[in-house]
Amino acid sequence: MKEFNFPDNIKNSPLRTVKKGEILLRNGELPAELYYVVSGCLRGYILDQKGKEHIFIFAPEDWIIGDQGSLLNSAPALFNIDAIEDTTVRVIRHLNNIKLEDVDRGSLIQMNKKFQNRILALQTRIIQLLSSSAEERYTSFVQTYPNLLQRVPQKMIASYLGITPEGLSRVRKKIAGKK
Amino acid sequence: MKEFNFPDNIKNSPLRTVKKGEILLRNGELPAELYYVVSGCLRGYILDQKGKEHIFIFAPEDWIIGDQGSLLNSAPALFNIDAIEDTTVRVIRHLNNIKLEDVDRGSLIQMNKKFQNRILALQTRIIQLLSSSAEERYTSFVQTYPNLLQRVPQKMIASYLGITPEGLSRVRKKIAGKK
DNA sequence: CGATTTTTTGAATCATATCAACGTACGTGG
DNA sequence: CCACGTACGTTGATATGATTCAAAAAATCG
Repeated sequence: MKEFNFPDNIKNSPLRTVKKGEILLRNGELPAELYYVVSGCLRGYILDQKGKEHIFIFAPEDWIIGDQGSLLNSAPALFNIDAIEDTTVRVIRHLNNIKLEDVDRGSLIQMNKKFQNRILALQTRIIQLLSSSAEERYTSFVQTYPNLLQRVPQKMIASYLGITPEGLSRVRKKIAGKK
Repeated sequence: MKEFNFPDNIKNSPLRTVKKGEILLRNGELPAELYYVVSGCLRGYILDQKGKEHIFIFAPEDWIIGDQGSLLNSAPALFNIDAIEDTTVRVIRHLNNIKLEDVDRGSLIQMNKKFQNRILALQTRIIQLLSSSAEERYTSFVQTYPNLLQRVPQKMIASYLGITPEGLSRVRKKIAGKK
């Protein structure tokens, strides 16, 4: 059997605990690891020219986060990852550090599937950003991630949705009035 | 050698010519093929509830387009593909119709890389939609796809950028004034 | 608890959409 | 190859959704 087996590798990866607010990956660094979230929640975000945060992904339990964009080639990370809650992750040695010959076919297929799902999710998000109002995006978020709603501060949800905290507050007020 | 080899497979795939306006994939159909664009240009888009088109990808020369989201599992297409120009494509038999065992490791690695690049592009686009004004998105588009600018009707670029044709017209006017 | 952060609310403003009208370009059939 | 019809791009007037700034209320943290 090949050295690196994707799903098995996760189960056997070392655990690490991360305090709320702790940064796991900084924009510009060479990413060396991926993180499988056992409990808690991480986020991926960038800072724009004006220093404003833009969250493009939440990673709660059972998600893998990391700069998959540079998974098989060495490139500096394009975004930051930190912990929204106290979090336990499994640290997956980055593929950069593994010879491709040592990755077995099953793992490659698994990764392909993971990538597909991510592509699907990202595409869906783009379409939503293109076609939906702030209110529609919020209600869709509520339906898709009902559990995150309780756990993630509103201002971060606002960031994820591409609106201001004030904007989200008003959207919520409006929706509450509808019921 | 395995039956299916990704890059070679493209070169050996049968050619098909597509007239401008011709539809290659319809939302809801089971996608059976991917398309490698030899010349011309395709687009991927969805229709929202109001029947409005939202283009989320252009596929000019040397792009592969298809419902990669359901590449390795059978699922109905979530979007439409049609031709913006008279186009020549190479038709790649969909992986659904190929036993995974027949896909060689090299192909899987190639596909992984393709997927990564797509993920990167999609992520970049999301961040841009979250953080940039219509004008910024347009100038970025001009820089990224200077050649598409000449070939794609303005209203389609507007759709891709998530603004109205009128909006794009005004943005262009404003930029022209700045020079 | 007190201090800090988050959320809410109000008022003014801005970016972009909408609707309608007009000119222009385009391709299609005669 | 021209003429017509349709699609495309522009412009103006108005409407709207969302932002910004400021301040107060509410929640959270140490």
